[in-house]
Amino acid sequence: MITPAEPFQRFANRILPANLSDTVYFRFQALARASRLAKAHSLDFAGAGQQIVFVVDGATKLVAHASESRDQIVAFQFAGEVFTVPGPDNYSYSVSALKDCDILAFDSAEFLRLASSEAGVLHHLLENTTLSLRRCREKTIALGRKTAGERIAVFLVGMAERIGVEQDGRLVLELPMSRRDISDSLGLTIETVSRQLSKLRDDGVIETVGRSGVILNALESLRDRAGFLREAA
Amino acid sequence: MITPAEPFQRFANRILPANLSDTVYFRFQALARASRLAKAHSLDFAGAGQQIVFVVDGATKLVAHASESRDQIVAFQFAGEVFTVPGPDNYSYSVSALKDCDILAFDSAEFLRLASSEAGVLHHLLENTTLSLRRCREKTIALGRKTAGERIAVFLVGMAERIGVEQDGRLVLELPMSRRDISDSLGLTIETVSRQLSKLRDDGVIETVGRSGVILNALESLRDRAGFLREAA
DNA sequence: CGGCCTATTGAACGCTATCAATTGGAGTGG
DNA sequence: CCACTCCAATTGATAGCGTTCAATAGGCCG
Repeated sequence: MITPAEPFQRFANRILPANLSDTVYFRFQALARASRLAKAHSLDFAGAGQQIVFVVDGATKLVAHASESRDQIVAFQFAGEVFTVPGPDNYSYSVSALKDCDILAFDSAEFLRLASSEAGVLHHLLENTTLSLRRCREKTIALGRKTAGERIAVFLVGMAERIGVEQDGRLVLELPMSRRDISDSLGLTIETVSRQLSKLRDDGVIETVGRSGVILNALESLRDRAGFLREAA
Repeated sequence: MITPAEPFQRFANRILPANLSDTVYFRFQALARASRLAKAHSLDFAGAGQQIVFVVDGATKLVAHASESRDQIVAFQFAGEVFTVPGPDNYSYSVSALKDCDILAFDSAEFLRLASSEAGVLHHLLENTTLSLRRCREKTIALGRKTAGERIAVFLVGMAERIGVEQDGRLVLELPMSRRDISDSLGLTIETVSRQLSKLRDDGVIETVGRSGVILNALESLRDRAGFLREAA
């Protein structure tokens, strides 16, 4: 495996403190395992323990395999994000590319051993983990207490915040994931996802462009449909 | 508010490194807000930001309020556990006592400012947060891809690991939460929870003792019913 | 023992899954 | 550039699981 210099630099810029000594910097680099992951290909850490993964470029999904043909997408990740892949427990986890990706993976135990005296690194990691936890909890709420229509609205609003592009005053999404991915993320079937999107289109809330393009005409209406807590007072 | 000396000591034993200087120790103590929380009472952090909470004694639930009468329990906590309460976002969160509790709460921002150069503290916190994340992801899988029967089995197995007591070779649970709590945690209704428990009782997998006692006669059978990934070679 | 509230049990409805057929987008080769 | 192919996505019809509504039973506390 090649020494991943440039990808690692990107990782270091985001996660490692600027004042880190060269020695420690290179130790972290020595732990990094870089991979180029083509669209639809996946990284399987079965056998290995918990991993820390950095998405240098592209977009990924973290998939939990509950049983044959019953997958749950735990989270999506986009370029520049760091996340933790659990070691196998009651389920097995894998990371798949939604489009061609550059990935940096670290064995979590090794990484933490090296970082154990680097408060700056730990602090960044903690913030990232807390953000993941917050997102996971919001997903829990959606899966536990929301209808299909609400879940789709939540999904679109969330994607708008993360990868939405403003164009002519409207918010445009270029979704890297398929309908199957969306359904596996929201605990629904592709058919239900499709039906709900059609409904939103019929209601004029969104427009669809090809398979992956979505234009949000009425973000406020989407928020209303998401079943979020009303901002009282 | 009284200075919480003894509860804080318990927190320190678990989270703060042993070699912490007295100065820093007392600074952390100054941040701690202790409360005695009677059963069914709740701590509301509305207005405040993210919190870090330590359960000195008792058991709690972290509840997200999606809308009126639509609550989702995000996680249960037992004595000795630390967890993060999100600041309000799309939902509002509160912590409720399942039984009489002693609680220690910290404002997360203040806590992290103080801990930012204490690698040992950050490391503990990171490990706790990662564990919470793992549990939350497992819950996501359950809510997204499992039937009512499977969710109940997952719940019982999980509780067995956390608060199960071996007695005469059988695992005995004394559940501190009501059926409503269980249903709010699993994204079901109390009726469905009740029906599934009755089914397990009819099948001889569990026995119930009063409202809160559950005896697990066949943990293996429960595991099978939980829909976990088969340990394939 | 009596009252209250939680839990259980039953019947009917509704949302989403499932099964099945059709449409259409994107890539390929002529 | 267009026709062809393949597979994702859409749309329709039906079935099933869990919810909802309603009534009864039972644990727990005074």
